[in-house]
Amino acid sequence: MEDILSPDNAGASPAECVACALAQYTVYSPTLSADPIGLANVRKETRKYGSQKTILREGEVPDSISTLKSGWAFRFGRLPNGRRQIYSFLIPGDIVTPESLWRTPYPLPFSIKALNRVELCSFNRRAFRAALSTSESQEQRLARMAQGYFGNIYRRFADLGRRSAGGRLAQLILEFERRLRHRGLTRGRTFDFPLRQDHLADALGLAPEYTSRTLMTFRKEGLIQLERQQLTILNIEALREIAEDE
Amino acid sequence: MEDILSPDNAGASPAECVACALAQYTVYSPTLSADPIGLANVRKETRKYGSQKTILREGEVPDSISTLKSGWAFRFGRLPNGRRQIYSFLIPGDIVTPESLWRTPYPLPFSIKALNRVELCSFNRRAFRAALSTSESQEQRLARMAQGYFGNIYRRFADLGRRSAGGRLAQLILEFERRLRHRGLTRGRTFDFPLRQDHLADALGLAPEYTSRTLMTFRKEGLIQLERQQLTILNIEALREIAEDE
DNA sequence: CGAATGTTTGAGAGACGTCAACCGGTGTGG
DNA sequence: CCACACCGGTTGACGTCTCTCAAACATTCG
Repeated sequence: MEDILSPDNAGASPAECVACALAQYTVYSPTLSADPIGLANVRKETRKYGSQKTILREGEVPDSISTLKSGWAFRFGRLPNGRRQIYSFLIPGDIVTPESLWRTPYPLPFSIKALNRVELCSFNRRAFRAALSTSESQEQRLARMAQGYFGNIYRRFADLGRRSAGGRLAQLILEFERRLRHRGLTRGRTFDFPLRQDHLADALGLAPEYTSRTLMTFRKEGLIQLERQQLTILNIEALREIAEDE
Repeated sequence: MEDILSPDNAGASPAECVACALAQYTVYSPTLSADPIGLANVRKETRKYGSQKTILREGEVPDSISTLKSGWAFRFGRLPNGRRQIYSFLIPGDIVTPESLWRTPYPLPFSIKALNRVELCSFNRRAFRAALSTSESQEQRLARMAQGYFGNIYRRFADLGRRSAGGRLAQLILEFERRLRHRGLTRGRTFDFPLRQDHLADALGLAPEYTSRTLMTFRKEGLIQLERQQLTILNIEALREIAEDE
């Protein structure tokens, strides 16, 4: 027996989800617009995490489904020798563990940490799953989300094995631009970029010093501008060419 | 309305699945032993592919679920510049697209090819899914399969970014040994190894020449023996040490 | 048996890593 | 309010891992 409405729900007013600026960009927007308060009633609580705090630890079995209301996060693994590989980044509107949407949850093969100050909306897993199984357009949207989500992961996998440092960096920047634009989180070609260089390094599989150099090359060639956590793409065609590996 | 029993089923006798030597090692073994002929009735056909033939192409939406009855396969992506990255290998008993077990299928972000002569058993997707939703032990087995499956993929992701050539190779060999042993496909520390060196290279993110050299080092140091598609691990402790990255 | 395909090996080049110093911002405490 | 430490980023010098090119060698297949 599962408590669909957990007590923590007290703080969440049903209207909140509907009013959320991100609502129309999330996977569950069809469900939300079909039944404006249904989803909100399934919401358990919101949670806050400070920068670099652990949201989920490797081996945990997620028992709820959360979305990022604000802030960024990243998923990573650690090798026996202590080195870290970042698998993917989560931006506002993303589901933290899309895997939980499918079938029985299983222990996570990675940890998840907050990149900056993060606010999470968490939902009852089964109720959320059920709410997202009602309409055809919702199913299609889920399928497209999964396609994009896993597509990005496999592309970064291939980048690691088969692209140069510059190619990988360009590819990652373009991925951010695309995803953030679809969420309405860009201003022209400018967007928030809360990663530190060691995050970039661990995502791209590079030494931090070399990441700095590669970034500097991009700046000197007028491809991007990056200061105070704001990234602007100055020459997107050139960036694409580098990403395609000239 | 979906035709559970497609006409192609004609060739498949219901007893075959039960008699299959791999049956007890597959994900669906609980279902199979609970209802020995139920699954076989859901089977549509068996299919054969020659070495290096394409089983599924990137972008296709798998409409059935297949398992490898014999032979190996691999999943890979291709970069705009033509380079190839292999994401994972499939061995006998594996489900070709475990992703199809979850929810609505979506276009594959990779292609799948046969490594050697392959025989596939394909099942009706929805009927297979339904048949695997009946028992608790079946759910648990599915969860453990998913854990292992995605765990391996993420580990290889991390290997690409954060391990040396030798570390990656050792890790991959150990993964094969583990998986094949669990399927009863090893003889001592010896097992079939149908990969060519360019497959290894594309899986490890290395140049083929350097793959050859790394392999040669392993041989000269008495770690492995590899000839005529048979691999023997001669010194597993040393191999593990290299894999852990000393 | 020959041709095509896969593997091994050598020599040299290049990309990326490591070590170390320095620089600039930020926060903290006296 | 300044001093200082700390953290993250930048830069230089140098080392090395891995790639590329090229040729020889081995193996499979027609």
